[in-house]
Amino acid sequence: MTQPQRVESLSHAQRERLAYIDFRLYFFGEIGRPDLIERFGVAPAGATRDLALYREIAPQNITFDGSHKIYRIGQAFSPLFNHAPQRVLSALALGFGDGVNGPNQSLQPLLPCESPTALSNPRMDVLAPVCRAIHAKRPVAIRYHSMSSGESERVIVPFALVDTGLRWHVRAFDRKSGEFRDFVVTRIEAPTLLDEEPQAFERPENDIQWTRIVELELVPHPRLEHPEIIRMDYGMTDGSIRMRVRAAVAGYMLLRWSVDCSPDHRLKEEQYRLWLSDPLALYGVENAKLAPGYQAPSSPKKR
Amino acid sequence: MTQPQRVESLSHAQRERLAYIDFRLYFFGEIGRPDLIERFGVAPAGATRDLALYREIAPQNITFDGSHKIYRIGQAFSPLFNHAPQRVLSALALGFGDGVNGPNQSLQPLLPCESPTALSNPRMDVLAPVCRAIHAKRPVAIRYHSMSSGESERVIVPFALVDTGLRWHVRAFDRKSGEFRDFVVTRIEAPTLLDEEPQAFERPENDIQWTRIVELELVPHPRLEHPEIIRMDYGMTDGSIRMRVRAAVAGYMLLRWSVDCSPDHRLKEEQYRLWLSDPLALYGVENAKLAPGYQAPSSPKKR
DNA sequence: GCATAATGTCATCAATTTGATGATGTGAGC
DNA sequence: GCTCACATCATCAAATTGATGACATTATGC
Repeated sequence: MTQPQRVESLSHAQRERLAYIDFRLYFFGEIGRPDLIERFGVAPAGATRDLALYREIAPQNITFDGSHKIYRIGQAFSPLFNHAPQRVLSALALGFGDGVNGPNQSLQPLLPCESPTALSNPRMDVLAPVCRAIHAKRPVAIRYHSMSSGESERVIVPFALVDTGLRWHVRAFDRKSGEFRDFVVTRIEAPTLLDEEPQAFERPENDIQWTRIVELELVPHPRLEHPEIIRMDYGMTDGSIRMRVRAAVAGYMLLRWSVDCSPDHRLKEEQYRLWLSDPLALYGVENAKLAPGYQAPSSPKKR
Repeated sequence: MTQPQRVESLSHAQRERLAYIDFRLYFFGEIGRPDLIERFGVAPAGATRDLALYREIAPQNITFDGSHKIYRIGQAFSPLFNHAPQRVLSALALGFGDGVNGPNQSLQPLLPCESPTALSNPRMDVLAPVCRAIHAKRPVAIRYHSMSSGESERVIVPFALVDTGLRWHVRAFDRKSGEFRDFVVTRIEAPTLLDEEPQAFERPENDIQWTRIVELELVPHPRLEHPEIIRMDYGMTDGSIRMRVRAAVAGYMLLRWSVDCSPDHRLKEEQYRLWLSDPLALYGVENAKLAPGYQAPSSPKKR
């Protein structure tokens, strides 16, 4: 039986433990019985069994260092599991464990790791009802604090979450203004689900900024002397990357990734390493006002 | 026996399944047997047992909707588990499951959710050896592509990862320049661990930009009409938030969070909603050149 | 209005997994 | 060189989980 087949035939819990062994060997180079015991709450004998099973499946991946009483990565290591980059980075920065955050399941980084500690976190008792409204496709009554109009009560019909990189928004139809808008989750209070069916025109398919997908071509910033390094950073094979994003979030993304969106690639600050090669792609994108260096064309004829 | 005690006494696997039920009720408002079967690979009868156990422990949290054959959140729901915001947001955006990303464990958002899809992901076969070097506190030989000096071979002694928000760096002592520096992970090739002990002066405690902690006081941007909304966003109780960050990463954080660091709060763009009330706190912080609006004082006496 | 199909609950028993224990082996420190 | 600490491994007991069939409930078609 080949290795992947063997792994497939194991129980879910067993696979998770083997994946953890695989992960620790790959990224830390070592794993001990206590690590398994702490992570999964198994007994010592169980940890021994798991390690023996891993060694049986992938003997070249693991060796036992008797003098330090620890298992180490083998010379010919090849990961048994597919470790998704996003998950790996999240685990390294935030620690392991979905769901159960008991006293043993710490929210600590696995390695010395500095990451932008979220300055602003939504309250779970606000986020949860909003998520339920999205899932159930129902309207929700909220109190909202708007920068322009202050505090107000309104009913919105939310359908998606948006992570702008700076904060979390909810995309929704707003019955007060009759438009689709973004609402900042931290500015919502007292959400109450309504038990009614939304109108047809309140549904996401009518949100033209949401359904419109813009294709943005990003290239290394022309001022840079070594464009090949930028190509390497972003894995560009043909000298550019194409982002396909919703018009409603394009500005957030361009700001988040520090993309110079000026037509004459005028921004000189160090963080602008990418340039939007065709700023006209943002024509009609309301959200583009956030894009660094973006200037709304003064007339549709402008070129 | 009180509820938390009951939960404590359960097995790890059982707690994880109950936490998932808790999560789905809280954030989706409903859970069905198929959801548990898909997530944990248990048999239908097992899912029934778990739901029955959850209902027994927290009857007010869950009701069965027979006509739709689904469990729904109870009127007096109160979460049994502590759902950490960072984890919740990550789960909503990236999906569930540590480690095992089999065919059933999709990397898909749990709700319609737009988040900044990482434009640049480190290669795992580069990141992994670097992590092993950090964990083992050993030097690593790399080929590096630098913006200033092009391609070179060098030996570095890494000790931490840094997520700048834009990309991932490694903080390390660089034997080539004899200084502590940041290395962009995507610009590293062919890392090879060396089996030698680093010198004393190569250790993190000698990296003064790393060990120095700067305290930054952020306040709502003075140009804004409704500072109370910003206070609400960031949970400010006394009108400001204090960030304590390493000098080596201060610039990344201030850029990432769009903090206006000009002494005269001159930046007008919409994204600048916070102002660094004492830009002098950045004195001597090399990394501060990335901070929006920051001007290095021309002399130590400048005020 | 009633039969039928589909789906879920629940009790039961079998199969599997896991925990506990003691014998044994190995390396570090005195 | 002895002892201690800690790991492996075999073994058996305990707990968990999977499979099955009887029964309940609801939507659907006739």
